Amino acid sequence: MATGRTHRPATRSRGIPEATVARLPLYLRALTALSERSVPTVSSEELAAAAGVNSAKLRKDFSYLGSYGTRGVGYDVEYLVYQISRELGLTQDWPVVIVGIGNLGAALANYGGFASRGFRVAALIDADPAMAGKPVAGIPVQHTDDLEKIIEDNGVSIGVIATPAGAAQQVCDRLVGAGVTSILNFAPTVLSVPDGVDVRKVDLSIELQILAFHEQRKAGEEPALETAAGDGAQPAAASREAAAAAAPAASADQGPDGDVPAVMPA
Amino acid sequence: MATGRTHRPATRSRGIPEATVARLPLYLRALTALSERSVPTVSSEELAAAAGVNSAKLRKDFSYLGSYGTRGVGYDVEYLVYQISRELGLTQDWPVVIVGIGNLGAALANYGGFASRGFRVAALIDADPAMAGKPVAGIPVQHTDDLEKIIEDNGVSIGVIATPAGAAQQVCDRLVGAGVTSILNFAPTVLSVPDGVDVRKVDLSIELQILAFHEQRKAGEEPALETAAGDGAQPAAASREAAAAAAPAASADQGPDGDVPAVMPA
DNA sequence: ATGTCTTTGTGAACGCGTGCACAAAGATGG
DNA sequence: CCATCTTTGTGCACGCGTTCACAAAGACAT
Repeated sequence: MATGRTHRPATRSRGIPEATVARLPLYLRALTALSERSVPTVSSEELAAAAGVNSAKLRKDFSYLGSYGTRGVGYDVEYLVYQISRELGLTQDWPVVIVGIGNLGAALANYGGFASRGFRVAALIDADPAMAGKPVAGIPVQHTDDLEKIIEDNGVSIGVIATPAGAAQQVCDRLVGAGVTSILNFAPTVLSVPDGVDVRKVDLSIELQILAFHEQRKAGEEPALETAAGDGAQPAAASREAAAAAAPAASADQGPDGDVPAVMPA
Repeated sequence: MATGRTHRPATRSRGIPEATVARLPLYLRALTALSERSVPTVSSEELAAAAGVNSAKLRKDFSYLGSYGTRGVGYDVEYLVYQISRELGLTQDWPVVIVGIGNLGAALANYGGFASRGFRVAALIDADPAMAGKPVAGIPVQHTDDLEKIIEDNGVSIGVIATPAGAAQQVCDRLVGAGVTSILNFAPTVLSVPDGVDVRKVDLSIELQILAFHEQRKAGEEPALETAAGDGAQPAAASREAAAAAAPAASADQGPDGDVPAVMPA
């Protein structure tokens, strides 16, 4: 759902469906909250409500992990927290590098949710020499030149790309070349990676556009202000030119920053 | 997939599948890039490669929109850009408010991808009185007290929440109360919203955890360092206690900031 | 020990999304 | 005007994910 490569063998890793894996962190968060309130056990119904999912789905998800849980009682919170953490690989420490320390990169560096879940920001990397040495979130920024050495020295296998779109593929290649096998990409680009490397993408602009689509539908169909161009299905040359002439004025390519990413290039 | 409410009627809005809607922005981005290079037409094969998807999938996606495209030739880039933009509702201007101007909120405010795609940051809102009036990305931050008035005055229907987790639900309620019907949530919480309100969630921590899962699998199964606790399926009381005793020391609740969000509370 | 009551775990049905493979459509050249 | 060639649009099959509904399992009271 968020891969860079065209074909992915539907990575059903070990019998645990991908959709289930994506929900485990959700359950873990809800369970952690319960744990902090010293709640000993939860029923699937309660936990599902807290996680915002269907209870049957939750039970089936857990069934892939094993038969934890006691009929008539529910699930032991602490035990389940441990099992999910272990399944997700959160019982070990994952050093992470963030490349591109603009606004977004800095926000990520300051993100508390990383450290509290087994992730550790091992290094911050930026291409701007002026940023080198400057501390962000208590960690000094290092220059891109040292990227490979940083990766290897720290045994980093997870990289976060928060650079402008133009630099993302190049950074990605260097990360992969240095041994990184999992990438979280915030740059609005499709990354090409060799097999065996996982890419997940977070695209703010896309999320907003999806919301806009539903918003437009909610607003109803009657406010069809632009009745000019082809709403039908006749792609005649005439209507095309009309559309092409009418569209750009609206919002398409109004500036040279068509694909500027979430961070300042630095 | 990213809703806050438990039950959603699988919002297949108008015959256009949700999965297709989620890919339209991807196609739009690729098409915009082609448009800037003044490429007149593309084949489904080329465009699919640029967007990182299967060409058959792309053709089927477009078939939901109508029969744009010419057999033997391909798709007219400008025409398609317009059609997709219109379908996504990007031909109109969407005023957006961002609530919670911490690191992440500031990054979002500076995000160029918004303005270039029909979105306009109408206002920045923060609960910290000290931030009021201070300009971020050229826009003065306003105080939460005026939230309702800001929403109504600007006719805002899309809100972005970048506050700490603790404040998210409250902010959400006020946004919805003021008329917002689409929310992009960056706070690590499950939001409860009434029917008719769309919520999409972006959770950095969850993405990383999913990567960690696959990373752990790639590393193989042999490094099973913790051979102590239940790998089998016998949830006996004894093994539970052992697990519960061993786990918390690892990484679960090591601090009181279990769910700190992506921004400083301000 | 037995019965009742709660909650899990899962078999089975259904619907959505994906990808193949091909016929229809149109462009292009002779 | 006809033949050929490219590329679209889609019927079809398959697999994954979701949900229902219920039997099995265990807690708890008597």
